[in-house]
Amino acid sequence: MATEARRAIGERSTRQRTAVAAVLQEVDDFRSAQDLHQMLRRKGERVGLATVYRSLRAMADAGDIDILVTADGESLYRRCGQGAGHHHHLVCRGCGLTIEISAPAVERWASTVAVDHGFTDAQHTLDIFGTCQDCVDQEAAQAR
Amino acid sequence: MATEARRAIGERSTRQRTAVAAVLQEVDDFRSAQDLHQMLRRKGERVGLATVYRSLRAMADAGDIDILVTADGESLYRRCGQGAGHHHHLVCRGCGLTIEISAPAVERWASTVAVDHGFTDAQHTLDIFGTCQDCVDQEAAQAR
DNA sequence: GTCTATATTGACAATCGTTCTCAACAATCC
DNA sequence: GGATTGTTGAGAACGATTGTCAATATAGAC
Ligand SMILES: [Zn+2]
Ligand SMILES: [Zn+2]
Ligand SMILES: [Zn+2]
Ligand SMILES: [Zn+2]
Repeated sequence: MATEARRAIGERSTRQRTAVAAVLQEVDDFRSAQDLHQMLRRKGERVGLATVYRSLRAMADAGDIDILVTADGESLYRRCGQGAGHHHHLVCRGCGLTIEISAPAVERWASTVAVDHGFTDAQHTLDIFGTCQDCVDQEAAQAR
Repeated sequence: MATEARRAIGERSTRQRTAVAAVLQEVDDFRSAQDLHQMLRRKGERVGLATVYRSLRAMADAGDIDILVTADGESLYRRCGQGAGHHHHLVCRGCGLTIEISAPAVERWASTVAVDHGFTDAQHTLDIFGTCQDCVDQEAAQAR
């Protein structure tokens, strides 16, 4: 009988996973898997695209990175403040500038809404999108 | 000279668009475009898949239906309470039961967060996922 | 260090939702 | 009816993501 627990992905430390984690450290906004794969190639790191996807999924499952699904269904990844726990994002549509947001009041509200309607195991997604000051300034400069 | 404004998609009333709108009336939860296409076929309505996608997009652009993007990137569509304006959703992961939520306090909070960080044209996505009472009961019955 | 078991990798195929193409068609207006 | 032009549909194309599986690298035991 297999009493041994099934081991999760991401057990071994490899050059590829280290590289994916490293490239995530270099940026501060949400990036697609293909973006990150390109960045790795430019750095000379040879990592297969499938491995980038696998590493990202493992890191996301482990709670080390956040995933944001765009309106057209693409997944973007970001290394968020470690140990920050649950939080949300304010994201610039122009340049991708991302600000982490905590809102205990909203967390309580979401939990209450679920309970009031008899729902259990409630989770939620909440993201704010807008145009940051820098991008507004740039647009104004171009229009001149 | 073309002084006439470019007309948006959805100008003409066709059998196909009427059919797509009708099938959306028959369900109360979020459905994928392919789901709706299947429903139409079963009803004997002959509508091309591309037309289903086009109709849904037109209706969404017009604000007549809501789109919910799942974690794996699929778009789901739902006819929400007409004239209800901006709102959010509480969705059962099991059966898809959907409840529309209004939360003016959260709207104000989101707007404030954006303004405080210098963001303009702020929008947001907010959805709550859980397991409804019925689905909990069903699970309990099956485990017996 | 060597050996072994097995987790991991990568090139490529495959999948799947969605959009594009464009000739045939049909709604609207005269 | 006829002209105009938005709309349709079958299939190809697309793009992100996942599956395949033989070759490889890692961690641990010896
Ligand atoms: Zn910006
Ligand atoms: Zn939250
Ligand atoms: Zn349910
Ligand atoms: Zn809102």
